[in-house]
Amino acid sequence: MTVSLNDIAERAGVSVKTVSGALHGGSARMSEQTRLRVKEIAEELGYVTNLAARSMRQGWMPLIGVVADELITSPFATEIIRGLDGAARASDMAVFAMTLNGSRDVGAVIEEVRRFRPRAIAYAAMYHKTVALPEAFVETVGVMINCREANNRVTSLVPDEFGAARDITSYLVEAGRKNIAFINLPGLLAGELREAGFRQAITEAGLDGAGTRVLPAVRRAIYSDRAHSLVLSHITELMSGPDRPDAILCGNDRVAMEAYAALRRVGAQIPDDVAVASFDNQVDIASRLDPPLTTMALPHRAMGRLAADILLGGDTTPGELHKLPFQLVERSSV
Amino acid sequence: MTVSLNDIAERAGVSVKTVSGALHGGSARMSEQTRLRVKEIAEELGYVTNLAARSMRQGWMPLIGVVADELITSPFATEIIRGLDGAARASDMAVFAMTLNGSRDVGAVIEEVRRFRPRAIAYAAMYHKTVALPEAFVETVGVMINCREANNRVTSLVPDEFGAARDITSYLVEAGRKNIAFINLPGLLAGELREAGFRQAITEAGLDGAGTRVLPAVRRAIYSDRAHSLVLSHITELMSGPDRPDAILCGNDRVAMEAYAALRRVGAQIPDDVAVASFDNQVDIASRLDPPLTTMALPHRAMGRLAADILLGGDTTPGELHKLPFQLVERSSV
DNA sequence: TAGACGTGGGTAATCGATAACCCTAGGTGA
DNA sequence: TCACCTAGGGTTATCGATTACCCACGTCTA
Repeated sequence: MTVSLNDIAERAGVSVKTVSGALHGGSARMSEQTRLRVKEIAEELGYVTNLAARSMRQGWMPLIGVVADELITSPFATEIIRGLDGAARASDMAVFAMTLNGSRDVGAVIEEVRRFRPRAIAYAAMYHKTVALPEAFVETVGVMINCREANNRVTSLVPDEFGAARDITSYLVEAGRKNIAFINLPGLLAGELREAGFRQAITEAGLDGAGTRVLPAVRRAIYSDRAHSLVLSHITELMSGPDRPDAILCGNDRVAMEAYAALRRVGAQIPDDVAVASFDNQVDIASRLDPPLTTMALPHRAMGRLAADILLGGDTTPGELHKLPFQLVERSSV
Repeated sequence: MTVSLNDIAERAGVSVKTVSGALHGGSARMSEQTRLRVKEIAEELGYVTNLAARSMRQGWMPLIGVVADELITSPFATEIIRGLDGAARASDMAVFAMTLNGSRDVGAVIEEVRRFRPRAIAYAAMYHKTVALPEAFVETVGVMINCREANNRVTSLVPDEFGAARDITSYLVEAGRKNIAFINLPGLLAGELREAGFRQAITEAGLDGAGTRVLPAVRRAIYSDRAHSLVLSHITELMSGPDRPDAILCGNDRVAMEAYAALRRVGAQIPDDVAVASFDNQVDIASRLDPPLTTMALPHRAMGRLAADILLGGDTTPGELHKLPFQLVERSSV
């Protein structure tokens, strides 16, 4: 069987309380000699703390539970976990993620996580969206990551889509571009907010008349690998029309990848004829496109880190909405 | 505080044992009436099983621990978790992953996981490799995923690199290609095995003399985003040399992405002038390249699933090496 | 009609770590 | 010399779920 404090106590000829103090309680009163002997024996016997037992007294396990939309799939989403994990480790906590793959019953999954008695629970979404958490769980979930709770009852961390779109657009303008087309992701909250930021930057630059356009990237509402892409046809049309854009802002790096292919077909040079910029910074893709893609990096890691801080520090007023800034990654497509 | 069986028992006017039986023990002897009443009260009070408490008697938590090389980063690696998770859920188990991000001390991380008393532990690697597990842990780790234990003491699940390379090469040959260059990943076990498979297929096809070449994709041993790529220079050279290949097999989809860019620069058409194929099936990339990339899909999900089956079923002789087949995903680059 | 058996349910020990509380011996100040 | 302090450590209740064991009926069977 597994080694318990009792076994160590017996072997060392002291009581369990002494063993417990020697191994875990840093401040327990005892001679350095005893402490060392106990530690040695523990090592020798291969003792491993039983967190389940400890949690019985403590009331919770050293876990941060994460209920994920459908998380683990995307390369960025994993960044959220990394951010959480890093911050959690500093408090000797582990991150325990559970995905509701298709399961429509959020409550059931939250309960599944609660069975493990985590110290705190976060809800994380794959795409930036609004989530209507069932009433019974607004108390249970401490932080919403990459999504906001419908009624602003839960502290929420989201990317600053508006600001990012405004900034990248201004960046294009500063690079001398005057006719910018935005191939946006339709049907997504992120898309709506970005469109607003885009339009504001355009207005601020006094470029309203200059043929600015916002077009959808796909036909189906949610952007997925199976949605039929409109990128090729849009770009073909844009580039053969009377009002050719000199910059294309894409909804994400995958859309940009398709845009590159489309621009190549119509013989346009990047960035000489047309600058391309986008959102995400999916490094695999962005750094390997030719030319490498300038893109706004999503603050996933930062959201994860902040989430852990809030959950463990716990000194925020519930309901706050934190908008985290994107980061411009300049490559050579602008 | 949280609701316990005791609270329910009190409210229902029965003993804890009855409550326990009603909620969990399917076969416990008791009237259907009592069972229903107890369930109702449990629901009403919002009871959530305390797995830590249960685990004290059971001896383990319903968890499969996964110690990951540096896993969570890659899009395929997450497939391993998904495979594990799916199979684990069927047994009402959860997957608990812990990454050794840079921490060189595998043992320490394994112990961290052991503190949670998982039912079984798997070790998963990001790249197919050989791992020398410290002696003390060969008993602890039940399955190695995407890697093999150095001394064959632990059951290991790995992709059949040799077979995959042989098959995709034969596929190229069958498509009429006679002069195939392989831009391989240097310094990796997968690369070595694939090279052997590649050579065997070439020999079998009687194409030994035909200018077959194996070239490294990068200068540094381990392929990462910072390693300096040799793909462009290789392809430029190959295509301008006297013995132009009519097919290029790439080490992975990211290499293929660079190969596409390089071929474009030298004006070669895919697949008319040169066919391109690779390994991984990183859908994001493979399906969006122009033309879409034909590639051998890694069996990550299958490895995860099999791992869970082995860990929970437990009827394999330790030390077995399972080689799982890749799956050919035909698109239009060949 | 006594013993056997089945049904519905109670009692209490148990798992491992923790912590509130208690004990002892030696030392100290008044 | 005595009440008191302190270092060092022991005892035991506790957390919540499970389970071995026991009890009180009612029903059958020999």
